[in-house]
Amino acid sequence: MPELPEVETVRRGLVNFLPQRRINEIQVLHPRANRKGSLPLKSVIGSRILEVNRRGKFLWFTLDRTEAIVGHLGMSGQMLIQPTNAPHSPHTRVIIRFSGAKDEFRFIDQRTFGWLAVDELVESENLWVPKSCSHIAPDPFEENFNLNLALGKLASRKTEIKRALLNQEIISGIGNIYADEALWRSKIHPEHNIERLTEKELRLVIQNATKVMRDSLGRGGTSFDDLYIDVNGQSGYFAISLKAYGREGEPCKRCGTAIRRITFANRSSHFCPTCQKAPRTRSKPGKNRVGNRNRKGSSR
DNA sequence: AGGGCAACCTGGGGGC
DNA sequence: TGCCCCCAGGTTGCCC
Repeated sequence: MPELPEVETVRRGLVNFLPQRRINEIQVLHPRANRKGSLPLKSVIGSRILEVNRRGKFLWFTLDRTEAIVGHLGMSGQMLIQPTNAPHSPHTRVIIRFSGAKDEFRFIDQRTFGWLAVDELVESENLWVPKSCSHIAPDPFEENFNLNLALGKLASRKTEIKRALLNQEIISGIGNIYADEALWRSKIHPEHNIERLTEKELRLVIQNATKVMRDSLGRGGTSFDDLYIDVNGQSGYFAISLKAYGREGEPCKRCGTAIRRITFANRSSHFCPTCQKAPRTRSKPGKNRVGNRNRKGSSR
């Protein structure tokens, strides 16, 4: 369950079970589940889990040694705590068992974009994080998240606002749903160029992204089906509060205009064509490299 | 250096 | 019923 609120929901579930557990068995049932370039998962058998941490959409378990277990849910990953004798999903990829525990950790992932790894910790932005996620920026839920720093990074990018929101190296944690929701709340069209937006508007987008993710976290995240669930198998309820994402053709909750969906940056973007005015295209010819915006054969 | 795209997968749903 | 195409919440490598 991909975006920050969903990953944080998972983290909170894991915190209730994992800390202080000693790992005594690890089964890797699919080769892609132990990320390429990672140490073998089995190398941490015998260690004890200390904490469950998160930055953006990456989770990691610190251990009583210098490496950590890192995980990413990809598009369809789940982390469940279940009784060792409970029936298995056909998409179970990794099982971790603990000394003296009746429950076990299961990593389930239909589309296999998710993974677990064993990684060294390195220092990044005032935090010790595993190497495999040291390239991403802090997320807005972090205690020392610096809004002005994030704003500066965002403002310096020469690209459209939605692309930048999805870029985890600027602000981490925001994915396709909350990017659309943040832009709807801010009344800004996803294809707006950052250089044409004011600092005030950019600040508003970041604040709205933070707010919408916080609201969602309060309801256990957004889920549309049972692919996206917490460690106990429960679905979140934020989907009913979405204002733009997944609402193509439905009336905008502000003005009633039908929400539009466009394909952009290889994914769907949902917005209100009235509240979120399209940027004026190409006011300065030749300013951008070769026109790449004409060839999206989106119709039919 | 930074931006943008295709590739990595499986499965569900709609149209014909 | 079956086939085919489209769609899906993410990240990354590689090309430009």
